[in-house]
Amino acid sequence: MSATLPRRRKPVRRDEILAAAREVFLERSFENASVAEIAARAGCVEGTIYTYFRSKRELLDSLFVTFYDRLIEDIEAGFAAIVDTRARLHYLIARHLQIAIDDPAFTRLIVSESRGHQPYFGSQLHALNQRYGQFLIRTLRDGIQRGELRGDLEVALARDLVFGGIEHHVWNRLARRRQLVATHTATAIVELLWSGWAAQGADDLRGLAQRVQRLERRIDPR
Amino acid sequence: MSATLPRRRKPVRRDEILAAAREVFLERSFENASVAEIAARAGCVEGTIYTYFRSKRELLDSLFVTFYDRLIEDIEAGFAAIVDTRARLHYLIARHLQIAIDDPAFTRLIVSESRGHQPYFGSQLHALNQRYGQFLIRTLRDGIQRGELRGDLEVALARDLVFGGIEHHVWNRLARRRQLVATHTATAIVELLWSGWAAQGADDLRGLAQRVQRLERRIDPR
Amino acid sequence: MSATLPRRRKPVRRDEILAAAREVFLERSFENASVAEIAARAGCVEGTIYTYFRSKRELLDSLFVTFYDRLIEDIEAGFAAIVDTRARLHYLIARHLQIAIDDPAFTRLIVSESRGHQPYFGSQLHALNQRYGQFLIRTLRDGIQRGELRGDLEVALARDLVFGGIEHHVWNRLARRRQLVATHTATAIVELLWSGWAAQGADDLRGLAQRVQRLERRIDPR
Amino acid sequence: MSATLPRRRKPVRRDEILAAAREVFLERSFENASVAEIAARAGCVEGTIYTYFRSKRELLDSLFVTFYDRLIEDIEAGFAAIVDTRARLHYLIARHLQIAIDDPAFTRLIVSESRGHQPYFGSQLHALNQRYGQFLIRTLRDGIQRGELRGDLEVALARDLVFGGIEHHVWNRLARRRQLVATHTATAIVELLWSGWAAQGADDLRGLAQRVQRLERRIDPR
DNA sequence: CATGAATGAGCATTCATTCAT
DNA sequence: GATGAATGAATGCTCATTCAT
Repeated sequence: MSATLPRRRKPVRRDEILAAAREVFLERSFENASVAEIAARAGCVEGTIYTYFRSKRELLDSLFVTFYDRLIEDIEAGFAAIVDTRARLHYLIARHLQIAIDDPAFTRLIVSESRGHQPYFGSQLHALNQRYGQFLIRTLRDGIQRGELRGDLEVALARDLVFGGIEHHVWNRLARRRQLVATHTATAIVELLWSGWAAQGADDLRGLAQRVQRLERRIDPR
Repeated sequence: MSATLPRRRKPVRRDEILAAAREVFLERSFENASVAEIAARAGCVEGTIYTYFRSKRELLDSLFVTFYDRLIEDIEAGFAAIVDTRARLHYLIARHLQIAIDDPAFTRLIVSESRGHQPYFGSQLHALNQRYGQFLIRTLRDGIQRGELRGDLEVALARDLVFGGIEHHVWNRLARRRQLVATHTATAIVELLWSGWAAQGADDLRGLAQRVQRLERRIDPR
Repeated sequence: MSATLPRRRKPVRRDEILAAAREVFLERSFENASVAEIAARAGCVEGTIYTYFRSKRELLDSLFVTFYDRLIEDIEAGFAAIVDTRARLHYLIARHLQIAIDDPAFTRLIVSESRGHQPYFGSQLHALNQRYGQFLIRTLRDGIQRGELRGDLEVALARDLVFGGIEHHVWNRLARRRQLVATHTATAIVELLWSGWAAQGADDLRGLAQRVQRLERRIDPR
Repeated sequence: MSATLPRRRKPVRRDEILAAAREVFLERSFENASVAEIAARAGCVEGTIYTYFRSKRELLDSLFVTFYDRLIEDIEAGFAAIVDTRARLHYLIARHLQIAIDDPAFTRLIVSESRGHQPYFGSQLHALNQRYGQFLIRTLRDGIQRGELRGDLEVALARDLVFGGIEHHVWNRLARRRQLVATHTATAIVELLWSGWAAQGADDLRGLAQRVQRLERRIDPR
């Protein structure tokens, strides 16, 4: 009735299927992707996919895990070597930009799956996002503790400005086919944010100017 | 067999269908919404929907148009009365937050449909988003021209930081069922961004010294 | 893309689908029946079936309802006219045999769905079976009250003996392609059961013999 | 890559597989059981099962054979020691009830597979059922020959009343989670059937009068 | 002898859209 | 203008069985 063809290559097949799934999910979004198309591109039959993954969803989650595992490992290395808060910020922003630039479709997939209609909190993806977000959170908390950042900085708000802003910006630029260099943009973003975030040391001229401004506003709020 | 129901005038029917579609799209997302359910809630039959709208997609687009038309009209009024750049920023940010707070599902729908896999650029939704974004763009350009904002401020980047940041933040807060007050959050965001964006006339040491003197006199006029 | 063929005949279509479903369920059992085959025999497409019935299961339940409704209505007429307990028993047994003879496959379907792995209690089928069983239950209870049946007759056990016995017997006979006449068999069954069930009037010789036997057993249980 | 597991001797493996199959068939029914699950519980791989059994169906048949072989052997022992027809009936009925009480799921499996849609007559299961049924048939035939049972007793009908009735009753009681004691119920069933089945030598008025006299003397030997 | 990867037909169900009435 | 029955392809997923290793 049939001729079971190749044989014996579990890990290879698995990777072929993951690669095919990645392609299809990115092209069509998770909802619109069909297992049939994934199978076709992986060069196997639908049933085969289900011997490697329990469901279409698990296929997606495996993709996320692989992606974040690699990413987090990579960042950990670079991050450990940097101490200065501004430098850390620049590094994390540039790194995040780089991801979004290198693989914008994947970034879009992450966003749309987070915002999706399945419960996000408690999901695999949520856990991974959390872990990844810790780099920035830690940077901000450390910065506050060391006195490099304002004591009243709202860490969660700052984080959202960074991640949300980057996502929005990269998407806008790429959709318009404008060029985007991660390090340059990172520099611009840090520039745009830093003075609002930094603590106002007496020696810091810009900080001083801000303090004056704030006093003026309080006294004479025209 | 049954007497035809009292004929409704076209525009009423149309609005009923739109209202039903809005409900269903928000509850289920565009993909997961079914025309059958929309018809059921609109109190008509599937075929009827197709006499008013060419497709399910057109239904969605009509929703967007209505939403943005109302929104833009509303903002225009408030915006016209404000001149100061910082105040304008605060107003636009608070307004944008308010939308996201009032109707988070609709916001999510907009985001997921923009980032979706149908071509966005050139779409109805894109055009509407553009028009809406002009308020902020104009504010920033005016601010630069008037010398209130740094001459080298990258307007597009600044805009993306604001819109992306807000979207990300509101989603995060609401998903965790945290309270969110538009005006407070707007103040916090402006605070976080302003000093990095403002023109640095303020940096001038001599001017600063004078302003400090003035303040000292006011507070402690010995 | 298509040519929607006939038109406007809801009740006809419904009956066609039910008839086809009946055929297929009887031939293959519920589990093994496929909606595709039902559609094919009904001369429509799978989707059409779902505009008339919410699920394959609902199709089955509709069949049961129609069957029992007709049956109960029919029995009610005949039953009301009979008063004597023995005659009632004979009537109900003959009627039940007739069903099993006329439509053995349907009877088998009922049995296998009752004993099936879906929860039976609380199901549509259970309710229908209950209603139907009440004729026999009532007959037995009335018989006891009137003194025609032993006061200690276990009604539920007696009912199970009748229904279970008939089901088993008909199935056995038909499977061996033996002829089966409902009224004859009913007479034989009543004969086989009656003396064990009837009350022992003093004038009833057989009853007397039984009482003696019971006493003998009690006194000298060799 | 991995050392082959310690090879088990054929019969052990076979029994492990059968035990696993029994579990799964009872939990899920034959149709709904999957070979994969049987393999998992047997601690082997799907392919292995097919080296011991030609198909899923053969697995089921093997189960039946084992079950009936043991059962028939067991009954033969007890049955041989009983001569009295009423006592034999009681024994066989109680034994049958005990099976249904001890292992209702297995009984249900037998019933649903007999009534199933594969041809039953000529099947393995049919042959086993026949052999098992012979105990009752023999009891009835012997009873008639010895004059303990009516000469016109329809043996096949009587057998069906017993087996069908028991099956129906046990299922009803267990499904309602009512308690059921095999010997008590057996007594009740024999009571319900016996007088209709017994020979009517007892009807003879003269003999009856004598027996009554004898009883009277015993009870009240004035 | 045992493995386990691969098969591929099969499943119930959904749904945007059409079009004769 | 409105209807609503019909479509039919598509969906994710299951599973008994095979056979190269």
